[in-house]
Amino acid sequence: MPLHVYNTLTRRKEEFKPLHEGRVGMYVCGPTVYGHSHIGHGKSYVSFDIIARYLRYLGYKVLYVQNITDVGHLLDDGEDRMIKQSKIDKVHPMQIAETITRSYFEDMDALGVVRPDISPRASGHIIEQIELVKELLAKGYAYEVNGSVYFDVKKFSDYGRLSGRSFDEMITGTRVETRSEKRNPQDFALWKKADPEHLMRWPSPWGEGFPGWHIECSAMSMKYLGEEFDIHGGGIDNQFPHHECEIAQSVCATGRAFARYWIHNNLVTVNGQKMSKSLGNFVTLKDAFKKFDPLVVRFFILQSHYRSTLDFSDEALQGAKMGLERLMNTIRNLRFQMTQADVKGYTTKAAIDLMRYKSEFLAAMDDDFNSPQAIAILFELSREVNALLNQDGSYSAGSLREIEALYRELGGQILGIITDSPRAVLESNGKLEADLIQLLINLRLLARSEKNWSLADRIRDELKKLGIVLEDKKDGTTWKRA
RNA sequence: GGCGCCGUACCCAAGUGGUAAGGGAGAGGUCUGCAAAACCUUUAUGCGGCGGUUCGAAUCCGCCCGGCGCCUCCA
Repeated sequence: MPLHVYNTLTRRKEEFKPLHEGRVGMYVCGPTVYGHSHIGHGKSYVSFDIIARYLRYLGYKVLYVQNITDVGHLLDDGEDRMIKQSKIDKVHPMQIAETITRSYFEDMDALGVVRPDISPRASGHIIEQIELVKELLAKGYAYEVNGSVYFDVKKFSDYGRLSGRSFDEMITGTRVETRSEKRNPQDFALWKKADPEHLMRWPSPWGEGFPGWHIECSAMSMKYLGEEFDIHGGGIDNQFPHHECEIAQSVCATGRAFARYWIHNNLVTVNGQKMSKSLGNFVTLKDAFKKFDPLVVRFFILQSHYRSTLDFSDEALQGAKMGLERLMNTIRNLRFQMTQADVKGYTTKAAIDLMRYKSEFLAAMDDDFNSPQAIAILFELSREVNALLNQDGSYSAGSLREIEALYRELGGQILGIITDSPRAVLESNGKLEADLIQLLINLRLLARSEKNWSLADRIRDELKKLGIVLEDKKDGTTWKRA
């Protein structure tokens, strides 16, 4: 079955066909860099990471662009988020942007998110944004008032298609504007005049000002991906108005279709309520990482579908931790047995139908990136592998290597939850450490052979205090970090 | 008020017409010096409720109850 993706534009799963054979252009709305990322950001960018990874796995050459919003994202009161934070911290807004951008990448790296190919900053693309606004003015889709430029929503009949609302519907819900300089309340700013005290400002044909929030995504996506490209992603909460506005601006400026597939990920909830910065019920990734390994967080996220909400709780995270542990145990044992089988020269083929697991896994991913389903397949495989490893020598080293390679391909390359190369687990903190632990294991083995249980247990207990857990197996003793 | 989504076991969570995946937690067993890990068995005659369509529905339709999202900044 070919890859199918759910397209918000059509509200259906559609077969994915890129604009240009073998290549995919993908744009995802990135963070506004005024505060540390929370679990919700984690879910969003892990979700799109999986999408990018999977497209690449399928052989597409993916160009993944994700913006960094460092200007123009206003609050209710009309204040720029960046500037507000800079006043709180008493530093220049660009310093906030720099600090938080670094923090963002730090967190994403920890989560195993492959970095976008291009991370354009809004403030670095003021010229492109001005050009786009000029184009919209020239074509009559926008109008200038008092040094600000607005998009005339009435000029674009498709406005509301993405979010499924009509012009009239939008009128009823729109709050009263403090500035009534707009022709219609639905009109949105392309360029805003800067008040005298406004810190982030640039010269423009309409005087000193700053770009509207939506225009950056249109300008930067089209700059790097072309006027029409394959995938535009973002949080479902940005469907309206942000993405609706992007479409309006872009389509009107170029006369072309802009993004073909719109992919929206769902939100993280806490006690059933949306987790967001403005509600203040958010858990930052940095805090979460203090309690749980970033990979556990990633695994937790991938255990639900990207279009479903995911309810966050310590209990749920703990469950995910145990689950991932189970998967890692299998792989650890598999890798250990690979070395043993080499030594013992086992030659029997393992009787596991790897192709079946692989095709079931890929079928799940082909169905709108169903990672929870794919993970379930991995667990089923693990059960069979564990059973196999419990049998003495009913496999060859080569067949174990095939199994291990499949884990790396599906769980590693695609899902990014299995990270170590075959031997790295045993040498993760340096060869010397591993050798010392092995030495203690050998001494303990000696004690055990003399039935000196108290000494054997003491070695194990002392190591456990240091965070090293020993497990006695038929073929020897393995260790892992607690 | 408008638009939309969701409600699956103690918890998390797949499943959009064919007779309930997976993980965690719990119970029993096997293995083991013990422990850990692993394996086996077990835990929803039922998928918010009530009707309807169908040979057949968690899945489609209607109504009701409960929760959430967007409509205003948010991934």
